[in-house]
Amino acid sequence: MDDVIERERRLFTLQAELCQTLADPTRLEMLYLLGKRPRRVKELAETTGQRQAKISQHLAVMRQRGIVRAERHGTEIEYSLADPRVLDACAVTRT
Amino acid sequence: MDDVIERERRLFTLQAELCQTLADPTRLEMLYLLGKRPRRVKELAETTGQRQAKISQHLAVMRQRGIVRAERHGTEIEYSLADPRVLDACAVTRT
DNA sequence: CATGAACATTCACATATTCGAATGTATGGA
DNA sequence: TCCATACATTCGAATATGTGAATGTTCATG
Repeated sequence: MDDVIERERRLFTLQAELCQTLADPTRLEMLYLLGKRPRRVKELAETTGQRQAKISQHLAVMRQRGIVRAERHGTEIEYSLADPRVLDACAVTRT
Repeated sequence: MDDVIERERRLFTLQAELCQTLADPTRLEMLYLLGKRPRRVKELAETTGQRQAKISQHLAVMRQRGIVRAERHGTEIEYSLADPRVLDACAVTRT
C-alpha cells in the first residue's frame, strides 16, 4: 500500500533528477548538437561559444546521469548520446 | 545568421525553464494527480501528504509558468492542467 | 461584522547550481 | 623527456531553489 506510494515517490524523484539535468540552456544545446552526431569537446565549445571548462563541467554532469557517453580518440574525447531517447524528452519540452 | 542562433538560444532557455519547473518530485506528483482530474488544494495536500503551504507554493510556481490553471469555487480553489501536453513531457521523462 | 475554513504569501535559512579562474591530467610528437 | 594540445577538476563566489514557520487574504455563514 504505502510501499506502492513510496515506490511511486522514488520514481518521481528519479524523474525530477532527469528533468533537472535537462534544465539548462547550454546542456540542451549540447544535447541538440550531439543528437545530430558525436562531437569532440572542443567542437562543442566552439559551436556553442562557451568556454571549454564550462562545457566539460556540463559533460561531467550528463555523464554522471548516464545521458552521455565518452570515447577517447588519442588526445581528443568524443561525446555521444548514451540513450537517444533523451531527444524525445527534449522534443516534447520544446515550446 | 547570428539572429538565428540567438533565437535558438532563447528557445533553449524557455525549454530549460519548463524542465526546471518539472524538476521537482512534489510538482511531478501534483501534475500526475491533476492529469487524472482537477483537484482542490486541500486534496492535493492530503493526497501527497505535504503541507498546504508547500502545495500552494508549488502551485504558484506552476501557475506563473502557465502549466496549471486555477478556478475558484466559493472558498475552495480547483486546479487543473492548463495544457495537457505537459503530461507528454512527464511521460517521456519517466524512466 | 465576527468567525472559521481554504488558500496564498512572506521571511529566513539551508542547500544546490552555475560559472569563471586557476590548476591538474593524459596523450602524442619533437 | 619536454612540450603543446585537449580535456577534466577544484575552488570560491554569486545566485537560485525548496522548505518550514508564521502570517495574510478571501469567502461563506451565522
